[in-house]
Amino acid sequence: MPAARKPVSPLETHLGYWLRYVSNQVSYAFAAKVQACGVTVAEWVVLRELYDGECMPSALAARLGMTRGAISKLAERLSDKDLIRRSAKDGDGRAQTLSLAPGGRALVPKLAALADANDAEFFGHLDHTSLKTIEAAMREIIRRRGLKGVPVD
Amino acid sequence: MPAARKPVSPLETHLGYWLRYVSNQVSYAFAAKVQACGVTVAEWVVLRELYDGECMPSALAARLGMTRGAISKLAERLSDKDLIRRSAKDGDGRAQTLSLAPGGRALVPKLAALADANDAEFFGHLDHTSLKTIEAAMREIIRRRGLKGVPVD
DNA sequence: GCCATATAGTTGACAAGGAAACCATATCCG
DNA sequence: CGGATATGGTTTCCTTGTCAACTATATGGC
Repeated sequence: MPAARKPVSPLETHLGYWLRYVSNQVSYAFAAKVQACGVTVAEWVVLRELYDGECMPSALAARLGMTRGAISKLAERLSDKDLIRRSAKDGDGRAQTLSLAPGGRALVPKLAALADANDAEFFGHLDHTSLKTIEAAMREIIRRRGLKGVPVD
Repeated sequence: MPAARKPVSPLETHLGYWLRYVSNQVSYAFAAKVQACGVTVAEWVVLRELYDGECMPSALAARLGMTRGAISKLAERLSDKDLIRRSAKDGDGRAQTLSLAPGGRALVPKLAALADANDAEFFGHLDHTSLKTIEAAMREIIRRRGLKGVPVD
């Protein structure tokens, strides 16, 4: 990947550069779409994750590759918007359980549709093989680096 | 891309999700590497860009897909660290020119080496076809959406 | 039982970037 | 020439996320 001949490789020789650039664009465009629903991209991710079942904040952090601090603030915001519930877990005085509130549950399908649209907008024109190649590469990269490598906090 | 059968598509069906995840990891890891040199990822990008020649802040913003405000702050920080120079452009009382200071110029090759290493660490194991496919896809996406689409500010 | 340690969640300081308002200078055109 | 408009840069506010310190509860070894 480093341009072997150049003593100082340009930005464009690094795949990380392209990834960051495109990823930012995709997230940015998606943010604009979901804004109408009153949520952010990060909030969508949490909501979608909770849609499949309630979850402890720390587990969520691990799964999403974020710090507990970030999840804590995110949960606070979502709770303020009445999209999720925070309940104390009985049997463990420290832990809590996050679950969707009715409003949040109702929102998820809408947001999912927007996510589909956004993904189609950016990647829809790519041929199937490219798509599969890219997805496989991303999965492989994550797998290689200790599965869902979280910032250690 | 949207999972046709599922009423509510999971996060993992969106390529944007994977991209964001991996991109964050890559940037995060790179940030840790360059920290030893006292700069951030955004600062590296600016330094590398100026390495090829001086440049107006607004031109830089356009090329990097950032707002002028962001560049302004970045330039301020880099100037404080004595890595770049800000000089008034003669002939136009508004404009200025950013250029590398000796310290900054000396730093770029080191940072480039770190960027190479980081890229290799994440993408080095992918086969050549995958790499090319991914890079081509990213370029194509950027091309499709009005070349270097900048947030309008 | 009790102290050491690990784990859950929170909080405050900080970095980064977008949005929009703002100031100064240039340019265009009547 | 002179006012409208465009352009370059800065600044303020806001959001988001990390880090590190902190509190509180659990657990393990002795």
